[in-house]
Amino acid sequence: MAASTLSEVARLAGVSLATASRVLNGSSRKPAEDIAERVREAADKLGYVPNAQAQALAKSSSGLIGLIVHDIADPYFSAIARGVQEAARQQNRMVLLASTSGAASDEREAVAAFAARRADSIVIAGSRSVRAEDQQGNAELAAELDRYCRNGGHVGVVGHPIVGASASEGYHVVKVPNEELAAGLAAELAASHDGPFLIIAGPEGLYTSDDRVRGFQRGLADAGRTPAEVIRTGFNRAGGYDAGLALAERIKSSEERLCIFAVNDVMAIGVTAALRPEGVWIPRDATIAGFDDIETLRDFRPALSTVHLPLEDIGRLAAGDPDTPPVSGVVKLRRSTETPAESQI
Amino acid sequence: MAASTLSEVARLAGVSLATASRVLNGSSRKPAEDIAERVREAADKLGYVPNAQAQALAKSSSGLIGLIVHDIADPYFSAIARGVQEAARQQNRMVLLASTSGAASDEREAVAAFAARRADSIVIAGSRSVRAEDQQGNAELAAELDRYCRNGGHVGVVGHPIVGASASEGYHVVKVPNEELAAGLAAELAASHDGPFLIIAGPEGLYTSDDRVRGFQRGLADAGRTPAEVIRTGFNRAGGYDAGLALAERIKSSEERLCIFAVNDVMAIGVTAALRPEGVWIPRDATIAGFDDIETLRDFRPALSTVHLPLEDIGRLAAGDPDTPPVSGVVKLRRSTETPAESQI
DNA sequence: TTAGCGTGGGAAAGCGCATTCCCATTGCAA
DNA sequence: TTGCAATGGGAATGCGCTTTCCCACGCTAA
Repeated sequence: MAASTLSEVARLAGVSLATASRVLNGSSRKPAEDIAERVREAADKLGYVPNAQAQALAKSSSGLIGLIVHDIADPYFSAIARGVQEAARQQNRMVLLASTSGAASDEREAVAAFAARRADSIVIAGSRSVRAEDQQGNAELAAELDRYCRNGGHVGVVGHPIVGASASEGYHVVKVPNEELAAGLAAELAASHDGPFLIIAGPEGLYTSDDRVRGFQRGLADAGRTPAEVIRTGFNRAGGYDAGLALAERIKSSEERLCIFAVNDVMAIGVTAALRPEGVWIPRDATIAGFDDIETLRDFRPALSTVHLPLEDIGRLAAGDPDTPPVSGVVKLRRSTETPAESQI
Repeated sequence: MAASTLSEVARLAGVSLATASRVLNGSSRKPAEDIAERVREAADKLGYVPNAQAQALAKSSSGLIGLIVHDIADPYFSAIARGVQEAARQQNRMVLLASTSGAASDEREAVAAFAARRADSIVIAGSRSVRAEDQQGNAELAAELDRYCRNGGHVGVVGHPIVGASASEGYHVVKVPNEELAAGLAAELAASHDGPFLIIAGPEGLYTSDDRVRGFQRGLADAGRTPAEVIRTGFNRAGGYDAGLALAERIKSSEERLCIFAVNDVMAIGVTAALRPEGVWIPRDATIAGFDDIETLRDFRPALSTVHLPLEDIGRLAAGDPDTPPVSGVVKLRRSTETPAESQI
């Protein structure tokens, strides 16, 4: 990656390095127009492209914003990524991407790499966990982030604060009202469903999942219903699929119509996919709701009841866009949780 | 973003800058173990994080790989992004992201920004276009890329060469056999469908769309069928939806069963979504096939016939991973194109 | 014993740029 | 006409690091 340098431009234009720099790279001092023109001409002729690395080094600010997600191909994360990307664009920065599959040690590495590149800020999406096996990883991640913050970095976390993070400066948590929204969902579902409820959740210790479970149970309790049974499985489509398989027989042999709450949309889709070949129809034989309102999944049939989350805004907020409204979700009841009478329509 | 520097570490360890560098940042010369240990200790105590910008400047290689997509939230692109990300990880690089909505001028800007950051290589995904209105934008993009290549950059293009690119060095096109695969799809569909065909395509001039249209028509011709009518619309879900709306009446009033080929999956989903409320059932009243085999859409019902594309591999290839097998797609006939007799099953 | 060699640490020269400080020039008021 | 401020270009320094070159040292072979 060799390219022509500023000093070459300066020489060709017959001016000093300083003047060339002032003309080409936005300084507060504006050289005279005729000189500026000469410099621009020279730059153009040489195809000069400023070296951002060198600029960053010289003024110690890189214009980079790091984004850490579990999996960029997951629609949940890619929606957030879009928001971050937009915010970055507005701030005239570029986004550095890291996918980690959710492993805390990978996240730590990513943070270190971002720190090495002197990213101005880091956005961490993806659920935090308090599981015992993640404890050490979490601690190391927290330490790395703290160091980054102490050195002047900003970090935006989606959902929950990093477990064990202690530096107060620079942290910025985008709170997602998972619990409240899940409670709201439960309330609305309870209003039109008489049978039992069942929750298909992610592994215990995953904040996002736990919050949604807790909220849903609270919503049920507030509606005077008995708590739902909770099944733990993977926090993705495969997890939902497995749970669906395990559930099929039970649904078919039961008298009562079950209302299933899968803690996110892709899990709900997995459940549905597993149930369908078993002859279990939604919403006839059971109803199901998800969470997130993933865009790509909106054309599914039966349309999935869920909680809409402004994922793009969340990304924007985490990236520090001040103009974005605070996070507020909305319960969306759709076909997948209609009662039999309604679904005749 | 201030942090402790190498010279601080060196001073604390009581060695020279050179030695500290050799110990900490992988040089071919390995200082003695006792000295190395002292340096590592000092680095640890200071929380030293090497400044990648400075390293890049010093050895003129940034370890960055730039990725340009239309929209990172589009599952097609996010799947490719995952592949690129993985390849980057293997090569010990980081990926810089840019979303451009497909505008050539934005792409040019992105290339310039990547060049400024001295990215080692650039991956550019998203369909090329030869439409007249894009001509100037394309030319500028090509010029920018040529310059980047001449300066030693590598660029991986997904699908078609950049229109007007002339530098031969450094370009690397990941060919996607759109035409052949579309022909294959047409052949297989023609084998079980007697009625007319219709193609819902993107705007004229979009390579990917045009290739698929051409291939499909060729496949039909080879099967002795008359060419399909082609409807032009947006290359996304909304485009498909619009086309579906426009088509509904016609399908309902026609005697013959229509087989629709939407040139990508999300368009096919859009068509289906528009048709459904109109009472047009797939595959009863019409059949439909897409292209890409987007993962998130696989659970749709009726299951969408499509052509599977190894998007992740495509991303990996474009990012220059030598171990990835060449691109080869597979026609996937599923429920959405079953003939009535079959669909009784 | 000494010339010759390999080993390994250090000094210093950049990498490409921003920026501070300095100086020459100009314009104006006194 | 002289003095001063204001204007604007240039030299030089440093951002944090890699790498080349140099040199001191200890070793072996003659």
